[in-house]
Amino acid sequence: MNKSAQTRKTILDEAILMASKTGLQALTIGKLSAAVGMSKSGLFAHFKSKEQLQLDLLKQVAKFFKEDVITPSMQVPRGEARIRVLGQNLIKWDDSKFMPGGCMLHTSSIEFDDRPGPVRDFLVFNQSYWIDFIAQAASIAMEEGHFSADLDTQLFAFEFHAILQSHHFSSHLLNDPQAKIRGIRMVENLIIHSRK
Amino acid sequence: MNKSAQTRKTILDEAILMASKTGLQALTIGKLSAAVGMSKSGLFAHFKSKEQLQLDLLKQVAKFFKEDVITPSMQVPRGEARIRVLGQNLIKWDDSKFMPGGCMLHTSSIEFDDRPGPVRDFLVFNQSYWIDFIAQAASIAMEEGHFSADLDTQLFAFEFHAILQSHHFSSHLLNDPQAKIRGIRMVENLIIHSRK
DNA sequence: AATTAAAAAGAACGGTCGTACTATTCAACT
DNA sequence: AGTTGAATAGTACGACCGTTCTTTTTAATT
Repeated sequence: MNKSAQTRKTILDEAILMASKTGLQALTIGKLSAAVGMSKSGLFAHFKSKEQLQLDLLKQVAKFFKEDVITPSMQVPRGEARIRVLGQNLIKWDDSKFMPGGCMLHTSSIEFDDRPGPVRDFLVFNQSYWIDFIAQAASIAMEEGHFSADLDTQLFAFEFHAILQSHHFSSHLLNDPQAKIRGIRMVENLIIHSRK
Repeated sequence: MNKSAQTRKTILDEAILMASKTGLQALTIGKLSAAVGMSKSGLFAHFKSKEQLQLDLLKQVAKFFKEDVITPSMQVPRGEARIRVLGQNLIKWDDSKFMPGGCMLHTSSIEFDDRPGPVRDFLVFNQSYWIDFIAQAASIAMEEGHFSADLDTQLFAFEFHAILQSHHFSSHLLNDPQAKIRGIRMVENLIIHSRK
């Protein structure tokens, strides 16, 4: 790995750590450079603009999301079991230590949902892909005969995604120790109601 | 109404308009004062600090929420009907024209859930009250015999609240024209699954 | 109408922001 | 090992931030 790629990674890791707590807008180049122990201009040169830093940060998070949530689910048997594991990994994901403030794809989506620009565009693309992925997983569960033949897979996807949002709410705003258990139960409820 | 209270209202209305799109942190006194056509210091004098402005803003939103969502539901028959109306009003609320960026109690909750201080404290208090209120409404529906006797009303409350979050996601990030319909269907699904 | 208190404006503050430009240090390749 | 290009640091910029203090204007009360 290049020296450049190396420090880039250091910067992004720290940036994710900070921005997950404060939001993408509140992440400043000054504070970030101080946190990683380098100069403002030195750090800036890696990204050319703050917007690019925000984009690169989100792309890194999305990559981790693929590795931690999406990819592992493909090694689980198709159908209901895969849905269940997706739900469990999703809740683990929102509690990842490298994002102390919770899933940044979620928090940034709300932060930027009324701010047109490349950051919002990326989030729309990424979250749309995620919704479609869940709908597809539900569709597979239908094929396998686990889920009802007349299940609305799109609606399922949004209800599934809502579980992450609810968990984030319980876990990060309310600091509710039952957040995780409740999340798991929501997944289980959704699965039960989707059966034939 | 005082001159003071009058301009205060003008300021807060405009502040809600702006902050619902950009977030509470990005709301600046400079831009706000320009928008309402008065000087920075003149506006500042009304609130004494930016944090107080944020608090007053959220309290105003919470007041509107009570007027638009909570109070009207009390004029609807106890039980399932009331739950249904709560859901419908909640979705209307997230599409209110005076908050173009959607429900600020929701967006601010995510913005501040890892930022200790009075703003976060207020949001925790307010959202906890809201969750309890829904759980109470579900409990009433149990008493009326509409909902199953072994319903977990707390879980119900979080699932109900998740519908607002999902609607916000569909409506504001994805610009999905089906957001409202899907929200209504989620409410209906939740009601059906809560019956005996 | 005169007085008084409140509201708004004006100007200035130290700080931080994102970004540009130039200089220096360091890593990679011949 | 020497050269060269990339990585980092240094400095400065105008813009805006929240806040303070002083002055002027306006509203409320006598």
